Amino acid sequence: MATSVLAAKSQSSFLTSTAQRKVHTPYGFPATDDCTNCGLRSDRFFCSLSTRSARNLENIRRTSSYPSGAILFMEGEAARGVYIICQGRVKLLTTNSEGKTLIFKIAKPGEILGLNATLSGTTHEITAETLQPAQLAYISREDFLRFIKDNGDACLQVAQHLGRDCHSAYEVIRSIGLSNSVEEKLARFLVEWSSGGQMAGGVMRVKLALTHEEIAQLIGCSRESVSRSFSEFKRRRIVEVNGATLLVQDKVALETLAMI
Amino acid sequence: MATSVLAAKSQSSFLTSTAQRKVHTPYGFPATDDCTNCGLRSDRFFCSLSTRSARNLENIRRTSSYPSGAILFMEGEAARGVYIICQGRVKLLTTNSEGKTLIFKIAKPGEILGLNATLSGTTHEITAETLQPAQLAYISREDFLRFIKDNGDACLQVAQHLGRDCHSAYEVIRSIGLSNSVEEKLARFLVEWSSGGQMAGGVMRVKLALTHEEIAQLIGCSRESVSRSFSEFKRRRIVEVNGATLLVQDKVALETLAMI
DNA sequence: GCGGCGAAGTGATGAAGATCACACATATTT
DNA sequence: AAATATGTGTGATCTTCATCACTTCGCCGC
Repeated sequence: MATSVLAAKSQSSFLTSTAQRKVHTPYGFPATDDCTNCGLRSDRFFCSLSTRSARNLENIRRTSSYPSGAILFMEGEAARGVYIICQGRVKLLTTNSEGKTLIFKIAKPGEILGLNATLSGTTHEITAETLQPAQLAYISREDFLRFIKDNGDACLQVAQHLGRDCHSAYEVIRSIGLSNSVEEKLARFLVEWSSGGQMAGGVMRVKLALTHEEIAQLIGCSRESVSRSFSEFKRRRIVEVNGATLLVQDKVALETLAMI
Repeated sequence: MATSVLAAKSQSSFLTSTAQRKVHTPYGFPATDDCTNCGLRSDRFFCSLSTRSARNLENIRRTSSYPSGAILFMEGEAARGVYIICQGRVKLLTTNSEGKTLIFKIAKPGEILGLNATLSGTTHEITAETLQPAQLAYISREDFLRFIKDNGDACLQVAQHLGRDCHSAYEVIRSIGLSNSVEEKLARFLVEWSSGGQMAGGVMRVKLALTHEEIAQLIGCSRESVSRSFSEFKRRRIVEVNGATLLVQDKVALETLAMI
């Protein structure tokens, strides 16, 4: 089985710091950051499974490490299996014939990738590329299909997961289809991204760790427009950016801009 | 159980003609048009079920008729259950605070509506409104959840269906997020819409039955832009419109415009 | 046949944002 | 430290569309 690991791009430097302690690793699944209560983090596929299903899954998964910028699968490729993110973030994107790309979402630990195509036996409709050095559990299509047929609760979890994928796709559509300006889209993105960040002294602090180019591809505009909108936000003391850290100084103003 | 039937708008006149013969109605599910081979029409939920599951589903569904323009459920409402389309078309849409609306898709017979919210127990993320007089089977959330727990094959069908929903959402994102012009989006829409139409004498003929306003909401532009692009296409002898009928005269040119 | 109404066509105008073209600023490599 | 990428900030244009403001069309009821 050849897992394509291509184009190891320049390494990012933010895979360290606080969120690194291992919290919950049943049956060898490595997991980082705040999975202190898996019952609440329903987007973590593995943690929502019954003990029996989890053990069965453990037997068919194979974990490997990937460098930053590795392509897990590409749009148009036949689905060989699914990937569960243990560590790191993965961007899910699509590209048109002119090379313009659009990022659907940044997938986080606990999420399954390639579920849809694997389930339906079609080609991947999206491309998955690691944003950071990542650790992923791979399960072949054959094994995975047998697994969900034999484990009723897993099938339901799969359905739930697909539902969430759907939901996030609808959010993207709303964002790029119904907003009136780049500032609105950027504000919306920042509100969404900073939800769950650290609040300190009236200022929200959160890791951004995305280039303007990537943000542009997430909200559907040009790189320059992101730069300009950021400049405007900074000028109006709504946000501040220090390296990979975003500081939301005026959450209310940001939400107003986002029309929330 | 109160099923909200609101705003019966002006009746459309195209629920007649050829596609009306009943072809395949197991256990009382009415179905129209070309469901001659349900094994191939995998988007028809009911037809893909096992005999046992189908019979069980039959016991919990309740079929009713709706006028054109009826709202089945609205964005933000708690999900009470799912609807399976037996006859007619239903538009799935979302609206922003200024009243600008965007149509995700036009659902056809065989599709399930409200699946995601019903499954996850959340509020509906979209609004469903009949485009024509329609016949729908309703299944309460309680019954539906019990049904898919007890019928393993149904659960898998549900997952498949959600996968298709996801897929179509991704298509919308690609269309409105990656295209460069209104003409491209309209061309793409027309190519998609006319796939499966009747070919006769080098000309594709298909029912359009949508206003320019609705098309605008489907491809994310203004009503006037749709009119203008249509005018341009007609001028260049690429398409022709006679009432609710679309004639694609130059499929190749249309596909070129659509960048396919 | 006439009035009314929703839908469709079309011109004029303005604004938003893409694109191009750089300068500058940080990283990374050697 | 020099060299080379890679990312960011900003001005100047240029296009595309949205928007406004009509007219015209087609259909339905009376």
